[in-house]
Amino acid sequence: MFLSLTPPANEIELLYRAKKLAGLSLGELAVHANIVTPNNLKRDKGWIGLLLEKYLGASAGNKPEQDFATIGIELKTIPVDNNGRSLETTFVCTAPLTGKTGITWEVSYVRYKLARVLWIPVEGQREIPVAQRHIGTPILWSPSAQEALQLQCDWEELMDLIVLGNVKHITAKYGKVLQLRPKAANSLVLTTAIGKLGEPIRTMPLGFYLKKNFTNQLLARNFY
DNA sequence: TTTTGATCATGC
DNA sequence: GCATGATCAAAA
Repeated sequence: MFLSLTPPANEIELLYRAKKLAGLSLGELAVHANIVTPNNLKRDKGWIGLLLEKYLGASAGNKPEQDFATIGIELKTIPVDNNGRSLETTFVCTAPLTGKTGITWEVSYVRYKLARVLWIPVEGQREIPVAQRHIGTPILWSPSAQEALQLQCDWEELMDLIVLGNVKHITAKYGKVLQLRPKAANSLVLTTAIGKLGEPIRTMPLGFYLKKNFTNQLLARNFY
């Protein structure tokens, strides 16, 4: 039932597949895909994303590419409340902490990932059992001129911190719509970054996340 | 209640 | 270790 084993040929087909899933519950999808629905997402944080990938025919895997690379589209599921507002920030990609002196927004991975995104809202309130959470109407989105400018502005500020050796001072408070936060198995994980004197240092891996005010805007803008 | 920092699973 | 998929939960 609606399972797609091959990648969509174009974005029309992808959107068509996604629209067919709107209104269905995660439990129904899991049953038909022969997958067990977890009681909560504590130990299955990416479960919804992987389930939807399976239904839409994503290229899948852990390759550093868009989910639908051939048609240039990234898939993002986003947990929302009953007013359609996002409950969580959205992970974009890990942040490069070395070797990026001189990199520009135009060729950045954040821009590439967010160039075209299929957003699929899913009920995310913890009071609702995972199996009973419903899938919402998909939104095929590209940043507006204003959104692109907001992203670029934050990205440049954050990359400056990294490139100029201030990675140790980074907190989630930097950035208006984009932020840097830890992205690792736990707080003991270390990776290499650039120190104040340009020397290699060990620090926590970071990822770029879209703040809720940003995703809320795009969800609201496309609600009608 | 909201935000920031921490964490979980999986594949190679 | 780093990429994929994110949400949890302590702190503010």
